[in-house]
Amino acid sequence: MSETAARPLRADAERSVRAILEAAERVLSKDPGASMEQIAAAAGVARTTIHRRFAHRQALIDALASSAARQLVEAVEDGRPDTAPPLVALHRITANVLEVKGAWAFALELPADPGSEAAALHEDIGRRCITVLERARADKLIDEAADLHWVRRVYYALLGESLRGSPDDTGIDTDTLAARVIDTLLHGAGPRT
Amino acid sequence: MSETAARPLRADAERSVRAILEAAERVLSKDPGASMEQIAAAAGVARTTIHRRFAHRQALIDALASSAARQLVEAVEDGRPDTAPPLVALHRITANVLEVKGAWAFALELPADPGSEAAALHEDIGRRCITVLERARADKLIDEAADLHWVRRVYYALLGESLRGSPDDTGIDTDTLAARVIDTLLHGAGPRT
DNA sequence: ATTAACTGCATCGGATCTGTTGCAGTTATG
DNA sequence: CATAACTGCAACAGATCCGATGCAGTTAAT
Repeated sequence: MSETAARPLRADAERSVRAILEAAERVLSKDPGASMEQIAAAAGVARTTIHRRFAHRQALIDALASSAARQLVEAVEDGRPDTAPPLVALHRITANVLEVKGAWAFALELPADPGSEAAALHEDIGRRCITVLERARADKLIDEAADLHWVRRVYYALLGESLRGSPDDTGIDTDTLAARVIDTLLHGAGPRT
Repeated sequence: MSETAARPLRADAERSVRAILEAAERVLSKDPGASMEQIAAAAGVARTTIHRRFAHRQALIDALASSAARQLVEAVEDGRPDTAPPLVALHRITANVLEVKGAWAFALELPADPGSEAAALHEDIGRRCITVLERARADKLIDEAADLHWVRRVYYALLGESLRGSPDDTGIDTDTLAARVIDTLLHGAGPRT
């Protein structure tokens, strides 16, 4: 309820904003301290244009975080965390999130300060995540005594590690990666019985 | 064979260097873009003193990475990865590493460029890590078909997540954290049989 | 105790980045 | 087509940071 306001931009300008956000992600993920000039160049835009849409540098960062967080919410929603069978939901959500997080890694690892839109969205995602895990536990997929908050942290860590892309898994499709994440989450590295 | 050379510093100066490195870790972990002035202040030292020991800012960063990497090697060695029973070694190494990595998080997550001392040390650690995992697999602790490189990545991720310190586990001793990491690594979140 | 190392302070030049403004030219939109 | 929105370019002031240097005072070492 804070920045989706400002009456519609011209189709023209809207493209610029998207180009800027995408360029920011690309550039900042390689060098978090990159200058506005570098971002502008990557976006194919003059530096002043960025300042017209985003007052401060921080405003750009915030918008980037919000935009990415919204996409992540969508990725989770699409997996029907409340209705689909837990294992199905887990797989679908994982694959979706891997895709989004792969494209917006920098923006999503940004420390969202409390009160921001991004922070609220991430909290929402966190809750939905716990929901899925609870449903999975009810289906005996997860140990009854397990601490779901720890399980969630492990899940997040596995997601992060998955798209860290080692030389090995270049060009592996998202579904395969998702399957590995979930298998590891549920069974670890120990011998299968 | 590159920088441990320079004849011995005065006991005096050696303390300064240590103070600077510790301050750098502290300050940079909170703000990777912090100025030399901030680091100097945190070290209780004048900014020029830093420049006397470390020519460029990058030189300080490199020294920080090397110092931390050396401590990490020590932490691994201490766990007797080649001789102790795999499970014992794993636990001990994990506990040690958690301690070191907790104190030098920034320095250890630094992208070590190829050729640097830190890079060589990390490669060495990586090899030793694989060794322990192989020995664990020989003891049937790990599935025979498991990809040890993936297992190692998961292990690293779990270590990283462990010392991310959620509000829950403040003041939990290192051994408990280590136990949780290893348990999760070997069994995941699934039900125990 | 003498020497050499070390440090703090003040100051310098140079470089880089941010955020702003004015103007002229282009492009969408009704 | 006429207006208003949008953009690039150029130039600006202000701030910040880096790396270096000279000097005077303190501290460790032999």
